[in-house]
Amino acid sequence: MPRKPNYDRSDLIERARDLFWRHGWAGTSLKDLEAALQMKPGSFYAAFGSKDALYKLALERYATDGLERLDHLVRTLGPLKSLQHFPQLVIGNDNAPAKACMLSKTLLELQTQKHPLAHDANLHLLKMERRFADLFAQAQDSGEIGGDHDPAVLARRYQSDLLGLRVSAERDGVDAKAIAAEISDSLARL
Amino acid sequence: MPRKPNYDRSDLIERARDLFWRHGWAGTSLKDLEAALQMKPGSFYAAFGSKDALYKLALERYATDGLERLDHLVRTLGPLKSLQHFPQLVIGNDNAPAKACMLSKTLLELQTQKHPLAHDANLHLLKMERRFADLFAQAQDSGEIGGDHDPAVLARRYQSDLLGLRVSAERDGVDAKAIAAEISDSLARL
DNA sequence: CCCTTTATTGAGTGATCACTCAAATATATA
DNA sequence: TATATATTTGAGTGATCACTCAATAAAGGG
Repeated sequence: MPRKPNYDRSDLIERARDLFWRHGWAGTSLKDLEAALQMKPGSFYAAFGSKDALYKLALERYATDGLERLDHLVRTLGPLKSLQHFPQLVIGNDNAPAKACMLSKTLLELQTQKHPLAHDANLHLLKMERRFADLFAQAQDSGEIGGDHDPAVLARRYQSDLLGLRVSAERDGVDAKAIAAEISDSLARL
Repeated sequence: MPRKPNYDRSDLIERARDLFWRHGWAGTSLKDLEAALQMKPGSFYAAFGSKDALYKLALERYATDGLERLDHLVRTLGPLKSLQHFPQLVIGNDNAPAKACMLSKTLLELQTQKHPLAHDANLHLLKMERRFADLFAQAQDSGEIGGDHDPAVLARRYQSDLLGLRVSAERDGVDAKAIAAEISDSLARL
């Protein structure tokens, strides 16, 4: 009986993610979203409920994609080489809406006002950090790196380095690839 | 003949800096500024011209203060020890409006829309990086660190690490002091 | 075909945005 | 004290904000 929506929900979330990623939460207006998603206000609110609800979906999509890209790397390169190559990967995509991490952009924009979306960003960052820790632990088990480091400590520092790299990659005139190479090198010395 | 303003301009810029630093460019409204500066719209625009113009002044104040805090450190600790202690210093101030760097917050919020204020933030970051490079060069001259590194490369990486540290310091449940200590330690190994 | 159910439309909501300006007020000099 | 010059006031500007809702359109089951 019912009528089907004439859009691909997953595709809409992806387009919304790119808008939010690029322009931020406050910097993306409903008008911007309506234009990018080709939806009138009524359809938009029927489909997603609110701007915040869509942002939350966009964040989840962003985080899931990031984890998947890392996992894909691991399947072909193994744990240590993946961690070494990941920095180049995240700043290398010239088609991405921004060099900086969407989770960190969300955090910096909304954490000081205790916005629920900042909490979501925190959780996604933590999940990513735990995945890094897993990979460091695997690299230790296989003897690729020394066993005298706490994987959680390595992951926390690696995550911090990645966030710094991606902020640096937004700067004018900074050779982010060189920084990525340095991060990669420091892992080889473990 | 003329009437004098009944406010301290420098104090107003400082209060505006704290608001902008904490809530960002889009997150700070004229109403917020009017409340914090105790100014009616007319006085505000007579004094500063526009929200953007005041933000620019706030950025300059932020950058100048950062350089001065570093210089003060150098006068008492010398170049290397200052670079080692600076990370702890920047995340240690619990009274600050935010842990993250205002320049990086500005960059992430406004760089993608090529806003002039993002360009200002870029310049301030570059000035800071050059100061770091000077200090690394001084540390080399005095033999505190080995001479086989390019000071500019060290400074670029150090700046990136600092930015990552300060994003990490905004996160929930992350021991930023530990990351700062690791950054400090890595300088000792040069 | 009809009917039920859902999706789409788009004008319109009150609130807030950055900002303006004419009038009132205060100050220092003549 | 009178006057020139500046500051302060605060109601008001049009634009845009996120969002609503009654009307219309479309799709599947009978």
